[in-house]
Amino acid sequence: MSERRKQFPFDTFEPKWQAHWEARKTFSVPNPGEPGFDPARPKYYVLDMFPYPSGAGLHVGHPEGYTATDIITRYKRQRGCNVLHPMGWDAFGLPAEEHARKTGEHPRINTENNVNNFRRQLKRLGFAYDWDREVNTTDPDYVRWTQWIFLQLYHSYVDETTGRARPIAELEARGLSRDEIDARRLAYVAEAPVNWCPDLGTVLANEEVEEWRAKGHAVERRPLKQWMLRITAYAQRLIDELDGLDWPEGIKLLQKNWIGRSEGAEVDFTIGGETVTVFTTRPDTLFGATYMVLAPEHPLVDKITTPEQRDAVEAYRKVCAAKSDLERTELAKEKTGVFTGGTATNPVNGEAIPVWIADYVMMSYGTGAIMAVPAHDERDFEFAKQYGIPVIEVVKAPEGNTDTCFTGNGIAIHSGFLDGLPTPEAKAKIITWLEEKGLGKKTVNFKLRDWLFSRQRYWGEPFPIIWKEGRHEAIADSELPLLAPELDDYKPSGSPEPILSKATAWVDLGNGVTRETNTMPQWAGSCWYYLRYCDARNAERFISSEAEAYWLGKNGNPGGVDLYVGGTEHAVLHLLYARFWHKVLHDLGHVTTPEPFQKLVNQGLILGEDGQKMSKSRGNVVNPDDVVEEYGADALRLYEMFMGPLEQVKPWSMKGVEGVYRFLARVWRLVFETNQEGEWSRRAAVADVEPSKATNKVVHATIKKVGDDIEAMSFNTAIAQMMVCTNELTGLDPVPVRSIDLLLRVLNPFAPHLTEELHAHLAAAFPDAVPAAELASLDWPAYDESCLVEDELEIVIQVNGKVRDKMTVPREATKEQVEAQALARERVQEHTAGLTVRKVIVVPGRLVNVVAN
RNA sequence: GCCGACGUGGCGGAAUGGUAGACGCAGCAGACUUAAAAUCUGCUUUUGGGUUCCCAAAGUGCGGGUUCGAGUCCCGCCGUCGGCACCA
Repeated sequence: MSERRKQFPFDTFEPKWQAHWEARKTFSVPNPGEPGFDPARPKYYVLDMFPYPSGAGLHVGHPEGYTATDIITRYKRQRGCNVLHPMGWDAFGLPAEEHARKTGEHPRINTENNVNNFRRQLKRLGFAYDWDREVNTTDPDYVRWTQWIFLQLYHSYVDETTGRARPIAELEARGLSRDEIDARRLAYVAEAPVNWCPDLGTVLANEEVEEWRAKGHAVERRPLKQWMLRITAYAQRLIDELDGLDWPEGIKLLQKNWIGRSEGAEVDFTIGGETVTVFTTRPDTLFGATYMVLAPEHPLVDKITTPEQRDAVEAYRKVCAAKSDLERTELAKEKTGVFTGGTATNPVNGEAIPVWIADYVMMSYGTGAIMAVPAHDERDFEFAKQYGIPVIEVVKAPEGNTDTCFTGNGIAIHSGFLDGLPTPEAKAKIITWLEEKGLGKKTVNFKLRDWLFSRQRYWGEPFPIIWKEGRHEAIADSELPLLAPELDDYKPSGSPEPILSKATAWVDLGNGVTRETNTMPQWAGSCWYYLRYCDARNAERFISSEAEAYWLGKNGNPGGVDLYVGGTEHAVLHLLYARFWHKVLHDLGHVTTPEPFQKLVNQGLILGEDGQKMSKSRGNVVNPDDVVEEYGADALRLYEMFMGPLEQVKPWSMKGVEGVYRFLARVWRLVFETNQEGEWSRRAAVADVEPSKATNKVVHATIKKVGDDIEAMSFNTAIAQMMVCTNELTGLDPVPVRSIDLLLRVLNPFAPHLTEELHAHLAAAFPDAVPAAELASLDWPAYDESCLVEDELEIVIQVNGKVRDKMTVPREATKEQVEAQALARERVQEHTAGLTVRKVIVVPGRLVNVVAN
């Protein structure tokens, strides 16, 4: 294919303009106080989710979102904004470490190579990034501030009365003990079960377990000391404060469901002399509780188990302990459990009910204990059937209910003082009753767990923490960044001990003082990179307050970044984690807004030509480098946008790329023609003539539609309109140079190289008609409303809703005139012959519908 | 199972409740050419009828409804994709 002659010389002018922008720093934007900063212009912050620079390089999914934000960037600049549009690298991660493990080479080297390749690929696409603000999460200068933010969390707690983070120093001033303080830090240490994979010599994140197990590696559960971040303290705010954000409703819902708020009550049961608290969302069904279940790990299990049951209970607990949460749910086709021998007393009626342990109850949610109401809970019902436990109906289902186990709202029955009450009232009444008797209270629970923040890897940020006499302690800010030591090799240690523990000289600080050897997860760097871009080279602070206030500051919205574009795969975790960090920084006075991202757009996945997900094994991966080679960067950009709506999943098509390539070639040929030798020269037809009314109409309609469509991020329809405009101009001779230039100006954000090149030629040839300045520095053109209005309008005439005729009427024709004219039409007469006209609907400027029967 | 998104030509897709199929791909025909490619012009939802162009009927996953008028709004299904999955 590459021997085929190029339809326009993109291979020479694309690199030329890229070099021009780079040399001139066209898209660098100064901060307040810096030379060239224009405070009169409004700010606009456009952010891409920064990539992990993998060894495979860019794939065509990357430029989808990047082109969309690039168009917005160039458009907003032309609209007079100071636009911040940066790029960087989420460069910590397991693949670089795996590579280091195999080669013995420091992961930094491989990471740097990959970053260089990604940067080269992105620059080839002509994106308007401010490369002066590039960040890399693995740079010591960046790591320093990631660690600093971690220490902010470490040195903070959440004040329960205000729900805000406060400095830990306040607790010290109040004289709390070290243990009490440590128990309240936002970053704390806990014993947590981890997924240890002996073959890989590493601990895996929950979401990685399945993948490696499928490849035949064993993954075990092991309790290990872990750093946790107290995100649960922000659960309610993370739900509530979604309200002010311009995010897709589906994504908000995803986050809400992930956080999983549920209202209910805690109720105290007694077992012998012990009190066991259960959590339930249906306290109104308390009279229907026929047994109780404790999680197998529940601390009271030992105490209440009778000697006869002890062996069975112990055996069951052992089986459960070996299973991960995943297995526990995955293998749960049938419910299992063991009777403990103990009985609990139902506080509401004094009845004794048996106490079981079962792994369908989890220690990590609620209180790790439930009251089981098999009549009104599917799981309890299933379990009760399995073990022959009685079912007592306490909620009368509405008429017509056929479920054997009714879980909806109804009327309370067999429930003493609750009888006759609808479910919501019954809930309220029983809660009041429980609270009065001191037997329970209203409670809210969240599914969200605290964030397990430590990894046992090398290629991540070390914790800025040392251990003294069994206690953790922060190192001083002045010692940051704390970098991981060089290792002789990056092979696993063979135990769940972090790899860094092999660096004994680094770990051992003498006098029994040692360094923390865990590292932070990849999420850490991506939690705050959007902040660093605002002030990427600041050596004194993670972001200056001036830069923060300007780029992320209040414009009446809670979110700082004006537009954030990225894939749905980050809909929950990344966005939740970043929001959490941002709120902590906000509480502590480091950032002005409560939310990081005001508007979020998720670009849809691009599939292979076969309609399948792109993957190496399927052999359907499209490499952007190849596309640029053959069709140019503008064609790739344009095709990515022309495929369909940005948010939609859509398959790649090389034929489609050729289509937009042909379109760009048509635009080129508006200005240039070629001779036998393949040399390009300006067409004689291009002239500074007055455009016709029809030409003006198309051109100005295009300016209007493209502007509107960019604002709505409906790029595919904007391109369609520019194709219409080009088709119109193609047929003209002479072709008005001013019209061509207007087309170039609206096409510029989409195809910046081609348009700059043509514009430069036209400006040189027609200095009186075409502005000399390059398009990147020209304002977005205004459209002339008067060009859009027609003197005559085409009106569709329907009879009984079916189109039967069309006519043209003067623009100023009245409804009555239009109606009369329509009724007089021959075709209307034919179709209403023998019928009586009952009604005539006239939609001004559009249609007439004659209703007759 | 629960939650969410989406179903329109051969394909990607367009359509403030007002001409369904813009624009592009693929296909067909013509022009240019010794020829091909490229380019340019035209046609292209289906079916039926007259035949350079027009007429009629059907048509936006399926079945109902609201409306003068529904791809669009409402109700009930079916299908595809994504997320969650014993969270009491």
